[in-house]
Amino acid sequence: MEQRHAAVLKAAGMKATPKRLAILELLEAESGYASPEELWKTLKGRFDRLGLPTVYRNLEELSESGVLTKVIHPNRQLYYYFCSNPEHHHHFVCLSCRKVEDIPSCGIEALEREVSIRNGGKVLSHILQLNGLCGGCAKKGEKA
Amino acid sequence: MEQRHAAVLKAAGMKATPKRLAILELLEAESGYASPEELWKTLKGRFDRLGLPTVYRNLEELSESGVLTKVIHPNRQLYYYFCSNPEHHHHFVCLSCRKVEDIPSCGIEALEREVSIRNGGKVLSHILQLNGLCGGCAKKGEKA
DNA sequence: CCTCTAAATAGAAATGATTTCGTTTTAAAA
DNA sequence: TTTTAAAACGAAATCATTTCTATTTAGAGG
Repeated sequence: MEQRHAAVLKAAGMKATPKRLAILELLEAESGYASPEELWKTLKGRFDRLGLPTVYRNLEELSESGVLTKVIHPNRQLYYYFCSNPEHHHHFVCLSCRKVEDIPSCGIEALEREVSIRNGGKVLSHILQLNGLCGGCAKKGEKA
Repeated sequence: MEQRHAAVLKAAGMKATPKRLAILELLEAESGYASPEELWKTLKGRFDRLGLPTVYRNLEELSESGVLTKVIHPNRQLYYYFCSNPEHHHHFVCLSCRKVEDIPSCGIEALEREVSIRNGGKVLSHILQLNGLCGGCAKKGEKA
């Protein structure tokens, strides 16, 4: 496990520091997305010193490397999710319990091509995310 | 025009105040999305007093009523766009000149239904937005 | 194993977009 | 008109996120 994460970091051109490994392990163990501060609160007990800016910085770097996924949340705060699915795909995120479920790739690539051709522009990225309540939360009557 | 916007506000259960009308007119005249502060800077000359919080509040309310569309921007600041297309659809936003173009509805509704059925959850909303450079900006070699 | 250096981290402080709050003004219903 | 609930003011607060400089460390190369 440690090995696997170290390899991921190396592949991303990042040093395999204990703090980065801890962030990855913690996020992988979570079933859902987490905020920088939550991760920091959990992890700071495991290290003599661990600054909140370090957590922010690492999450951002890991997200840029594609190791983590950023969640777009209505409250506009940062949340990250560890997703091991290497295929291009999208997510259904539960606004209540924060579980994240993969959704199969829809025809968005075709749409991108069509938009490029029709408007002469260039599509650089897309956001596709479904928000809602997962089965468990819907059953329990949770609110978003 | 004034009439039309006043009617829209009334339909949304909001008072047709001069400031709200001015916000709508300005945003409709724009070809792209704008930030609260930009709108405020433009509009404050037209009123004896116009507070930035008022602009924020109105944009948020108008967005909740569906009169305006919120743009999801990588820099995580708020931007709003006036879209008169009443059909459900999505947007291609230019990260350089801020132009917004409608994109035809893709099969996302079917995807929503599928996710609901497969996972037993409830999809409350979705985000689908293409980011990129419009034809003009791409041609000019603009960068995002 | 050491040594060295660029990368990573600490932590306090700054930032700045956005929101809150108590008061004043106003749109529009009666 | 009169009335009043909604809207706006604007100074101040909030608070997630970022910056900055000094210190520490991972890991490449000997």
